[in-house]
Amino acid sequence: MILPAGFYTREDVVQISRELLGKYLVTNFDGQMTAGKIVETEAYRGPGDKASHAWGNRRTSRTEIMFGDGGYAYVYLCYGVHHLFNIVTAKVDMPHAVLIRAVEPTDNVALMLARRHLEKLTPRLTAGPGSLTQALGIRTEHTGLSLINSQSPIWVEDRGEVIATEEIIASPRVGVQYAGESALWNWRFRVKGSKWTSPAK
DNA sequence: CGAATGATCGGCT
DNA sequence: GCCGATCATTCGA
Repeated sequence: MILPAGFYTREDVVQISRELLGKYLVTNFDGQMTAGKIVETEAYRGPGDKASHAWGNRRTSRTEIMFGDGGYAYVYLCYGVHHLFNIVTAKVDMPHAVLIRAVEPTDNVALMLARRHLEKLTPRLTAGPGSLTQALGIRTEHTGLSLINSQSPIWVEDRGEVIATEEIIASPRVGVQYAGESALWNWRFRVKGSKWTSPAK
């Protein structure tokens, strides 16, 4: 089933990040469906989190979507090259978000390989936030899309899998050294033993 | 293996 | 002008 609005509008973005593991991120552009199982996420908790784009309630045209209701896509360009996909959570004026860092390719792997210009199946296909967006065809122009609307080309499905608490590894987030003590919070989550996460440090 | 580097856009100082 | 929630490639040990 497609995750309902109520899944996203809850307050605890860290808990939502954990629960997203084992769910399926699905895209459907031009009648071509691709999907992968989410195996790595990071939580970004709005105003008090220096690593978040919404730190200190900073609003720009880029981050405005994070201040809306949960259940929308926030896609932004990183280093001028990579499209990073986030899911906005919580309610209006509470700018929480979950970064999807890695998925395990499951549906229409052939198209995902073609989008990445790869020949053979390798973890490089979808490991890392900039890689999975390319494999799934997600780009910055898709920011602001609803993940709940049945007409939307992007959504998240629950296919009945549950990742047990002891199967989840929590560690510090990546690439946020500048964020002071926020950088120490163990808000990066991944499925233990998965080959499909970005490389462990 | 690991370290260094280029790509190249938006938002801040 | 600088630097970032990154990745692919190159170069050297």
